[in-house]
Amino acid sequence: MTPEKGSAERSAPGSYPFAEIEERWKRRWDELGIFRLDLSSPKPKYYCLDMFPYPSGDLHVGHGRNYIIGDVLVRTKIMDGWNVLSPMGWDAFGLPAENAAIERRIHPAEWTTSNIVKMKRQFHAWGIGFDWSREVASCHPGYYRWTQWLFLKLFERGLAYRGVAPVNWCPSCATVLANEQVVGEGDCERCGTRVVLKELEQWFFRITSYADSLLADLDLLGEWPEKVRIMQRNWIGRSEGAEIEFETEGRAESLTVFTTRIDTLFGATYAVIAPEHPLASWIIGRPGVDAGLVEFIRRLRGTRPERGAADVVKEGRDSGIKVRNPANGEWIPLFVANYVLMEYGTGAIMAVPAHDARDHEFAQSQGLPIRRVIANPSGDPALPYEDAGPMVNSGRFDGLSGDAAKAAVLKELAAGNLARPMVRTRLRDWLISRQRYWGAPIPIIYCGDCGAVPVPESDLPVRLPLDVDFRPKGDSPLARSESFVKAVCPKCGRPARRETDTMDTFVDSSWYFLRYLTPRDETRAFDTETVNHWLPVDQYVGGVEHAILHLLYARFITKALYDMGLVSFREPFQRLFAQGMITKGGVKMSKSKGNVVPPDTLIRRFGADTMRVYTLFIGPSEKDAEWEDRGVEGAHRFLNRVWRFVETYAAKLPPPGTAPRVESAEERVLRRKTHDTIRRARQDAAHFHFNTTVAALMELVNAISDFVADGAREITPRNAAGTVLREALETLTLLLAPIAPHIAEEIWARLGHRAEETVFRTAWPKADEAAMETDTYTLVVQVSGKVRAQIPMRVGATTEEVEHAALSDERVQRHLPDGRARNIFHVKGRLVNIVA
RNA sequence: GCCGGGGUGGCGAAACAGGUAUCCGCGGCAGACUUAAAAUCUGCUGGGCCUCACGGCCCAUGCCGGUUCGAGUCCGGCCCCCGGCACCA
Repeated sequence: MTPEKGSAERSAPGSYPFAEIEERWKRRWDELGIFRLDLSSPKPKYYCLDMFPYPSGDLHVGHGRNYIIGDVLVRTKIMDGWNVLSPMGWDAFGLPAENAAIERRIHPAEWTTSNIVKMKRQFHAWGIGFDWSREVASCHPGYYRWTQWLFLKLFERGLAYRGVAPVNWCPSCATVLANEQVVGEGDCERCGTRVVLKELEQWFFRITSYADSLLADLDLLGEWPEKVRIMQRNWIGRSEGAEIEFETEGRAESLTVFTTRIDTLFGATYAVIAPEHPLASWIIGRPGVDAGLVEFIRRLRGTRPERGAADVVKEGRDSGIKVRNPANGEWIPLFVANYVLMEYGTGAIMAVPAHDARDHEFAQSQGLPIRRVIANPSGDPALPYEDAGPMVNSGRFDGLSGDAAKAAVLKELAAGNLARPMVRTRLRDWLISRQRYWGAPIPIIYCGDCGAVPVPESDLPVRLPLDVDFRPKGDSPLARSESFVKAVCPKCGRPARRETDTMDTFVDSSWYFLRYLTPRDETRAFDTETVNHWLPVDQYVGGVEHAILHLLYARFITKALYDMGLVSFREPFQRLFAQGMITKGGVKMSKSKGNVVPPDTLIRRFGADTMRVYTLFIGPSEKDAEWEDRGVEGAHRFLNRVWRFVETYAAKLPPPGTAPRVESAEERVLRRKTHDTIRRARQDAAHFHFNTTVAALMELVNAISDFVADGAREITPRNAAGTVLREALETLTLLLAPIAPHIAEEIWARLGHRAEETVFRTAWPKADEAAMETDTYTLVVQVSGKVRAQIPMRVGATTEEVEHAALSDERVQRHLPDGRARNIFHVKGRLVNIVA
């Protein structure tokens, strides 16, 4: 079969007229403003938030899942009587705009704007309902003005500070890279060149001072996926331990090491410092130092980016210096090695090869002594042994174990000021400087006399100049704009220079959810009172790829604002839903893999409703799912079927509002199915299990099909069958509405509801318990756990009746050797298990 | 290595809270309608076996074991796949 030219662009044969329907109802929603928030509504508030996207230009069906899930929720909540806020905006600053602009020779602003237009058109095509009157774009001066304000607020409280830090530098691209742009063993994501570290003075946000509350308040986030909370907990990486002083040969200053295992102190047979440690500099600066050692340390310092990987071979050299173990007075050698990181703890460790796998590996390769000081309670002599156990070979501490052992050693050393309890976190302060053009300028002016002076709030925004050569050359592009750099010191009025770095785009996205409430307010970033009413966000929906960075930063900023008294809540997002990704051919969809499914052709061929139904039906929303083009056709068939039933029977039904009347068994069965479907839909919605909702709706359609297929039954506006069928079709329509909103609107109208109404001003159905009641059920009879019979039973039958019925069944008797039961278990209303 | 998620028909998957495993859909097979095809509709569709048939039996939720009247579900021990973190002292 050879498809006609362009057949993929046409509607599938036999389709309902979705193109016309979808266009009409989208226009209607815009006219009615059903997604426009009414701040004065008395209904209870519901803030449903999709993570705002980076405007990359085109979305594929994998992105679509996120917004479809959010939209189903929004529409369900609207029908269920909530005052829903559903905003959308653009995380519009960032590197890709610069790169694309360089390639295409257009300005990043232009590229970004045209992408936003494209993506808005896509959202519209999918029928995603947003309150576009609240749209924000982080690259707009009306927005980044307040990002800069946020910086100033943090600066005022000492939460923004300037410090020296090593940053990733790609020599080939001649630019600084973000951590997440360094891949593998330290290569530039774009060109594959090995990055190097450069010491630069940078701006930081002091997120580490919130480490404890960021950690503790994870307990408040019971409605977040456990997985995300664990990832955050690990990222913060809090460990309790101690700092210990080791007297250093030839130096007044002692060496401070951090350990969580002070109970193994007697097993320290050497110590190690990172190559970047100040003591290493002192060592190589000494007269007569071994030239090989100097060369070694210098070489290691250049390999920092790839040293993080665990599979790097441990390398180290004896520094020639000895340090003194404060517990036993022993002088042990000090090594410089690549397996100790300057950024963690104090950059120095005591090495206990008997009880640490890394030290063990190193000690073995260097032939260093290994001394057991913790016994393994199981008696296993294998080393390294890293778990708890009683201390041995530790003099007066022998026999103590675990926390008691740690406390005892610490107490004794602390008395001599040789140790102190210490908590360390893996979390580092947030480096927000970027030597990039397309971002929010950091609102700081450098004055020769006054130093770093914040730009006064009244002078915000510090506008990003548009006429800048932003090609990466290694400096900050803004530094090339003389008119931008030239400034006057706000303090003393003398000539000064502007900061030319821009902020990390994660700063932009760490507060946008506050801006949606008053997006055009030119007097403040957000209104405290309004924000306090509307936040925390009731439901946040987004990809798990933001589990750490964005969500941690947003939590941090919220806590900082709380401490400033600007918001009354400690956590920004009450509930989080992280949807799974959609794969094609087993891998994540991406342009570079060439496996994206573009939604536009699908929509032209099958309509947006079909794409929505299939996207939801593909599997549980939180799990990854494989996209199958065939499955789309199945979803389309389902909607066609719904359409045909309404076409066929709409004119034969009683008018809307007619109460259902049951006169026959078949009518009772259909009513029961109708209400059971409502029950299931409500239950599924609570867990975002829309795949089973769609399955339930398909079952209802099958039940309707069975009901009308009975040739003997006529459907008329006057008979009971008509009333029950109307109820089933209306229920189907209302339950379908959040999922396939366009077709639902159309059939709702065709079922006789006024054309100017919208199904979204109609209440989502509630199940009628009475309609679900039955008077008989199928009793499952097991003999010794195996199903042997199904017997129809009257609801409410007594245990005696049930047992009697079961035992008198010949299929049961056949499996009872002596015809008698040794024991009987009865689960009322379900089954009996007869033990032979 | 550590942490998390998962493994059920040919495929996507379902199974509230330990109680009929495989809902729903895809694909396949057969039939109806049609000059024909498409579309649509109907029936069947986990594997093996017995039976002319009605029907019945056995096996099956990654593997091995356990708890239980009863296990996809709970417990112990393994194997494999996916994701995240990764020398964090």
